[in-house]
Amino acid sequence: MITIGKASELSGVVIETIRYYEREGIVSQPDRSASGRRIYTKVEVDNLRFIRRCRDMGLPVSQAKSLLTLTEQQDISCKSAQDIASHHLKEIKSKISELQRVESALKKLIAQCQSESKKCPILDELLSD
Amino acid sequence: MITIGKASELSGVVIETIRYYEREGIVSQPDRSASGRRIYTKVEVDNLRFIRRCRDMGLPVSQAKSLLTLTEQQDISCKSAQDIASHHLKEIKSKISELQRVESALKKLIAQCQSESKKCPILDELLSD
DNA sequence: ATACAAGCTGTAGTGACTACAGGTTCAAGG
DNA sequence: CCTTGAACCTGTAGTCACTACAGCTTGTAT
Repeated sequence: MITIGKASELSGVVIETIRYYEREGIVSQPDRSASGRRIYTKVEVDNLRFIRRCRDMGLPVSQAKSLLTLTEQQDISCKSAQDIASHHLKEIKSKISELQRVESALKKLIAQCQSESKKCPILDELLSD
Repeated sequence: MITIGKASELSGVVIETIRYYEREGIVSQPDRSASGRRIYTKVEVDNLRFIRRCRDMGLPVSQAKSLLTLTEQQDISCKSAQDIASHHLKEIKSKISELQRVESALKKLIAQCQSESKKCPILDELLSD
């Protein structure tokens, strides 16, 4: 019998987050015991793990849900999943480039700042018109 | 006379965001005209630009504010600014590494997905135990 | 029986915005 | 002067993805 605590452990998703995902319809509601406790199936735990993996990769929850829906279709095509993954890969690459620009700018700023100067080049540059 | 719209234009910070920064105490409140409209000085516009630049670099608002406070000190030391910048540089580097890991994982997933297969390797891997 | 852990729902908060609603003031044009 | 539309105001609520209670019930171990 898989209670929510166990599902959390097995899937890696925080209990509160599991409830949130159910509330938002990201995953389906599990059956309940007579006392109202959630009882998860193995598939439901797998689904939670799926969402977590998508989130770990930086996919928005809405897209993670879309991908999960694809897994539930009998006659699934790889194409949709590939499209989503490829598009997201582009976004990751773009984000890496942006962060590399920030990295360069910070390195430059820090290099300018070599002494206990009264006039700080970092602050001056951020303030400049 | 610099109204909020002009301040927004000159600083690159959205009007609503300017109001938010003032509300949160990130920047000081400007003087007002007799009718209650905000009147910004050049320094106040510079400060807004400063915050925007920090935000663009990924610094949390609280840290941007700390840096701004440093600029307002008469006898400022470069050390604090350098500490903040160096620490943030580490975080940026860490974030880049993480994204590069995600990038590799996505590339691998996509490479597995080479046909209109009924069984999608991407989805399977995300679902695997 | 008792005590504590695990579970429940509902609500509110986080960080950094963002978007109204409903109102006032200003500036330009007729 | 009047009208109109833009710009401004405050207060509130919403976004995204959680996260943390409060106050209550149930289950388990001793």
